[in-house]
Amino acid sequence: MPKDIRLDAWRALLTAHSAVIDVLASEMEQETGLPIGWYDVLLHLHESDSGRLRMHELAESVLLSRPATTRFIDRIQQAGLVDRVADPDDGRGTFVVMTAEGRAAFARAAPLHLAGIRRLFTDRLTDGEAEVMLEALRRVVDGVRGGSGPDPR
Amino acid sequence: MPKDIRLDAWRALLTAHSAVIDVLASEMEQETGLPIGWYDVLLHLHESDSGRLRMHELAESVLLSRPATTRFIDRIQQAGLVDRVADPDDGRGTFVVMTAEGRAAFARAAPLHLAGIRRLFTDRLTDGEAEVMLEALRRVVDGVRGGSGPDPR
DNA sequence: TAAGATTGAATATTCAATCTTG
DNA sequence: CAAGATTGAATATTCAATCTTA
Repeated sequence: MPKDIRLDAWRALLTAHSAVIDVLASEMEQETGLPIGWYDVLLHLHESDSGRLRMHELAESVLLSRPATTRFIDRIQQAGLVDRVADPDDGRGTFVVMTAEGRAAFARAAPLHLAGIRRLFTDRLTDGEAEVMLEALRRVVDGVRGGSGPDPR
Repeated sequence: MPKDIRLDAWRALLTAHSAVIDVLASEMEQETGLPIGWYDVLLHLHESDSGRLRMHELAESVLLSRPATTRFIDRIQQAGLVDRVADPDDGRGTFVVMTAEGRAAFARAAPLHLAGIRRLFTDRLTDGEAEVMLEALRRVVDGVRGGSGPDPR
């Protein structure tokens, strides 16, 4: 019986995360020409209810500072995949939205990306394992955000 | 029964990873003044059998390109935490080793870091959950490495 | 005054090229 | 010529300061 199997689980999470992400990123770049970060922006826009996100929301989603996000979006806009739209209700705010070209690029890339996740990750798990992982990891996230969530079991 | 619980597990892994890492990084910086990347270098050196690592091994561990690693180590060396040592057996190679000051910094930081992992992650898991996660994630990593994925970097 | 977004200056990272040794 | 490490030039990211609007 290993001494600290829970710490081993943490390290396995780190290893699996970087191993899978690395491959997904290079496949995305290789097969669609889209940097994974650009895809990530399109994905978040796609999943937002209104199809648009504020600059600072996007910054949080893509894990960049606000200035970096401003310039990141500059480049993606230059490439024609997104546009900036002023918020009519708040003169300070700027929305980012996908262009038709952006939606097309996303539609091309998404199936590839999902296939990668399936091949590298989900196909290796049983439903039971996934259920256990999901519940445990949700507890972890709730704990981090809430400061101190429920203890296990 | 959710339709794609295994995909949900993947997304939970992404979320948990970034949530926990974020807090660990800012706690490390806050409480020890050590950037998390520096700690990571010291950790890998600490865990290596011979107490030393080649430049390119370190590059792989810390997920940076080789040139970036060269400059990264420049800064940590400047700060006095590591040294460069020529490989006696291969004139092209350079080893990185911890200085006494580096070992002291690591000794101060490690307990804090481990406490953070425990509080944010391992304390939220049961041993049973950890065991399931560990086994499943190892299978994922083995699949990525052994599978048909291209080599990263 | 504060919040949202941007800009300027300093620092870091990357790709390509170079230097040295095997 | 190939492998390990480093350097130069271009690009990206950060922190602090600025500008605009609430």
